Amino acid sequence: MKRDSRLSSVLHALLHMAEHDGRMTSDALAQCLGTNPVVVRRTMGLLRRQGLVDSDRGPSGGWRITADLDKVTLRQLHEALGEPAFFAIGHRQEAPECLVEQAVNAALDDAFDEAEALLLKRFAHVTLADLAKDFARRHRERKAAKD
Amino acid sequence: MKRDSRLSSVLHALLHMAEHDGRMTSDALAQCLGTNPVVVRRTMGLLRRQGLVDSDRGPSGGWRITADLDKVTLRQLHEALGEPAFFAIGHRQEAPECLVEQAVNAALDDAFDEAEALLLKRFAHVTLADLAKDFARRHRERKAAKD
DNA sequence: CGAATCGTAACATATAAAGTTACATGAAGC
DNA sequence: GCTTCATGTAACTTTATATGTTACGATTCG
Repeated sequence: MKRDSRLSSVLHALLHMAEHDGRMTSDALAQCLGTNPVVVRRTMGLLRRQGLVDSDRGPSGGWRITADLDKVTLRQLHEALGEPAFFAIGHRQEAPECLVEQAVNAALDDAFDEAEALLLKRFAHVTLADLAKDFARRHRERKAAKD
Repeated sequence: MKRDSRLSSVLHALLHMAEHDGRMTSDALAQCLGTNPVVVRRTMGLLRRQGLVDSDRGPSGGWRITADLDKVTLRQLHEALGEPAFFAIGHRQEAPECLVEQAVNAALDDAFDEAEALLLKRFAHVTLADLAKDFARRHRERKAAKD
């Protein structure tokens, strides 16, 4: 299965926007991400629906973060993207008649539900500001290594 | 991404084999799973390499569990299948130059690595015998409900 | 008005899981 | 030995889904 990298993408985009004064165009973001401006608009559009960013058209248009970096969590972004499935491993059949398969599903669900709960909990505690801070630290370190 | 359901499949197949005296053919297993005998052979072949099952050709041939149900864990089966990726969510780029993307990857890896460790730990504690027991319980309950 | 920019539908491509076909190989029984 | 039943496996097809691309309309700025 091809993995969904939209969460990674929007984080990347949002951090670039946070480091950047004024609006950034879909084209500029697409270059940062190594992708296509239409893909950027499509994905950022989902964040706009949640009021996390806004966009303007025309010259001097583009995208801007409207939410507080301290308030936006990975979990919110995951939700904004429509809560895509975390797991690449699943059942053969969702609601099987066969008792054997029911037992199998129950065992796998136990494990995956617990892992999902852990992920959601962690996601709820990581903010964009945390990532921005980590980026700044990496930036200082790279600069120090050069000197 | 289409989800990998082979773990679910082999569990289903192994439990049916455990409930069944003698060997089961790929055809019979394929019917239990609602799939194709070639798919069964392909997947069971991976378990054979780990010595969990064996197969015989010819009339009276088929598949048989050789391992102790108490000893075989979900983790072993996951390994036998080649340790397919657990997660349907991933990075855009594996080893990015961009510090922003590095910060993003680090944050996501933290969360996903922890979730993966949890899953592996749980998988190591669940045996085929546990699932067989759960199946037997469901079987009793369904019977009781009928009376 | 013209250029820049987003919005979005429609279509194309890429990747991976699962299914299918075909045929070779080996074992059992007559 | 011949036939039948079974696995072993390569090659191909189908399906699902994420991502990329093209095209064009709508909006805004100067």
